[in-house]
Amino acid sequence: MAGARVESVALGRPDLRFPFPERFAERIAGQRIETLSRRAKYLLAELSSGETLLMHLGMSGSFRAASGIAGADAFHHPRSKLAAHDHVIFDLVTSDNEPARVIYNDPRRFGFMTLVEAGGRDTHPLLKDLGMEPTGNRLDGPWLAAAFAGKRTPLKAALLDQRIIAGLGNIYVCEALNRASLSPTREAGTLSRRGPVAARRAEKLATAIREVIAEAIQAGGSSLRDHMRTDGTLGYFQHTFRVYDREGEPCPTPGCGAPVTRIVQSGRSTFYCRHCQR
DNA sequence: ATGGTACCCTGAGAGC
DNA sequence: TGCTCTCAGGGTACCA
Repeated sequence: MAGARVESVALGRPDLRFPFPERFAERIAGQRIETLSRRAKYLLAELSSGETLLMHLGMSGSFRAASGIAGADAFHHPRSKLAAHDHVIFDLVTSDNEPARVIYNDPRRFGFMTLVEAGGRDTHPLLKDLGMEPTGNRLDGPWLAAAFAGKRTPLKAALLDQRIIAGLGNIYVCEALNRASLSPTREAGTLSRRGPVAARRAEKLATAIREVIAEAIQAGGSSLRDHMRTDGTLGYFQHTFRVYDREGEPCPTPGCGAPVTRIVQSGRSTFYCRHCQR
């Protein structure tokens, strides 16, 4: 989509999780997509009009794309054909002057799209309170310790809090905690105690978070059920899950092997090893 | 302030 | 085969 001109936008219904904003399609049609980026779990497409198209996939949203197909054939390509729960269709002309179609599909409609006015990125309610990105070296032990200082909430809940770290979901929190040998029920603030033990714990968790995210991206994401990449293929990170959705299976930590436990924390499943995660 | 819970919605899978 | 029940990558509103 980057560099493409949007020819038209078609909506299959008036809302996803929220209603589309006023004149949604008209405000995008005719615009060029200047840049594509990501913040936390939001996708951002900056338009030549100055507005930004803000998108979230929720739990079940996916994009699929048909491009690089000569001439009018693009719109007859099998991947261009509409299917159940296709809610938004972008018809584009790419920077190489090729027609292309990008389709947003979302069975549960927990995803959404909206438009952010020019210059409104820092003040938009959905974006302004987001915390640290989990990629890159800025998320290190000392930063994590400072961020969790005084927090009595369980580590699991603290890691899912998008105001602290922005972009971790249920799977990657479970995986990072297992790698760091930390219990999801531990008080977050205990990583901020003075002394070398807490400092090492915080550093290990920060490293585990960065590694899990990097490896998942490398593997093309985690495909549960029908989740897919834009070319229709599945990511394969789920094959490397150590604890997520593995209740009763042996913990893969070397020398451990205790069965993985499932508990519920703030309404979501947590998978972890009671034996080696402390 | 920070739980925990219900809810938005559809589909998949298990059990009967 | 078909029914009912449970659960699911997220986030927010509301309660105690």
